[in-house]
Amino acid sequence: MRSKIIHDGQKKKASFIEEARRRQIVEGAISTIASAGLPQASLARIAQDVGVSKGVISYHFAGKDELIQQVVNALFAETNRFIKARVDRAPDAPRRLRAFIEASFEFMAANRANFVALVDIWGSFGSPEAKRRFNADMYDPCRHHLEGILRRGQDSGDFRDFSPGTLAATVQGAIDGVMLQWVFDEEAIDLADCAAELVTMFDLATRRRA
Amino acid sequence: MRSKIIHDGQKKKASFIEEARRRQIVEGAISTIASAGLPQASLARIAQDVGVSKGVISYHFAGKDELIQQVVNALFAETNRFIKARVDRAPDAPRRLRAFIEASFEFMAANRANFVALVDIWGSFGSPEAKRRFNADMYDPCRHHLEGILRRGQDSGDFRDFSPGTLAATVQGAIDGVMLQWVFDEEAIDLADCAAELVTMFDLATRRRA
DNA sequence: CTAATTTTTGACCGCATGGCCAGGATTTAA
DNA sequence: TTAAATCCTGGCCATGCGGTCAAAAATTAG
Repeated sequence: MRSKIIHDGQKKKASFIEEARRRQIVEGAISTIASAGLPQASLARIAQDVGVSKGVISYHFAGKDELIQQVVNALFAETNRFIKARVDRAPDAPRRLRAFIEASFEFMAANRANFVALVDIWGSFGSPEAKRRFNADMYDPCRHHLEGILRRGQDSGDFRDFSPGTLAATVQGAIDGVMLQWVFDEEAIDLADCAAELVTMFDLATRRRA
Repeated sequence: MRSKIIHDGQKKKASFIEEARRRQIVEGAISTIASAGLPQASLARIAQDVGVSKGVISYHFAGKDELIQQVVNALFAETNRFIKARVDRAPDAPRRLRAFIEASFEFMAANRANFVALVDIWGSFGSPEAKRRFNADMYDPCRHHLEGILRRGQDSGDFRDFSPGTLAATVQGAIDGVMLQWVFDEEAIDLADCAAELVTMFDLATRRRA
């Protein structure tokens, strides 16, 4: 049987091997994409890097599209889990915002390949519809998380009055934009300095005016 | 003869047709990439959209790589020309910084396809070396322009003391990051609001502390 | 008008890709 | 141990790609 996880209406427990292989292949795909670029990351090459036959990928995934989708899911899930844990540990809104930014950069620095792969992938959504779907599935939740932080900071009186949606997009944008430059050339960007600068800036920009 | 412009050590004047076709094909490539995505933008499809035979592209360009390179050059040249004109018209450093940000967003809003295409392309540089080259050729000049603005603002006493390189990367990053979200879903982002927010923030972040 | 040159066409090539599958190996269940 | 289910292999296929080419068309020069 093929692709239990995807096709079965009622999920049967996927076997040990099924889960292990899926993880292995997804991770292999990330590192192949990061080191060679998406266009060069053919199923054959990914399989070779992982050390299995090409057919294994076809057996465990419905196709390349599903594999890439799972890669994206894994990248976002891992990142968001890390950030959320840091944010939840902070006691008030200003510090949650700060934690969000700092955790983002910290995770980047520790997982460069993930972000190199992500940048390669996010330029590969052909149609405008695919782009919107990616935005809705992956980007919206991030912004929503940020928006919640900002909104609660306004409720508590820590933050001034601004549009939470716009500011969320701005915060997320600043993080991603710096990340992008760093993906292109690690040495052109000092991640820690940029993180510190952004923390200061967004603190100034959100605090209630004195 | 093929690809005069590229191969000739001494550039002979390229013919009318040569120049016109090159422009036409580059523009067609941009719109095809923007509407269908880079992976779908084969030479055949671009040629079809432009309304010529596939061989024409091969005749006027050394290959797909050169075409894409010219597309990137055109995208950056056009954008930077617009921004530079706006910046140069501003009388002092704070207003030049403001002009830089505002002009960036204004040009985005008026040329969406350019940026959709750009995002598609910038995820397509396979090797790390190609990524670094792109960064050096295209991104560095932008940052350098910004850095000059910031540095002269420090010299004139308008700006506080900060690392111009880091802040340049941050400004550029914030602009690009918001642009990215807007490329994924036009309706998810209010460009004008984000621009205004960034202008305010970076003014606060750069001004000499009172 | 004619000859030379530039430009365009459409067919063609070699190649790499994603996907497929028959059959063998391995694991699991009875 | 044996039968069934799962997993894996290696080769195969159709497709679409970038690129090439001879020859036709169009333009330019003489």
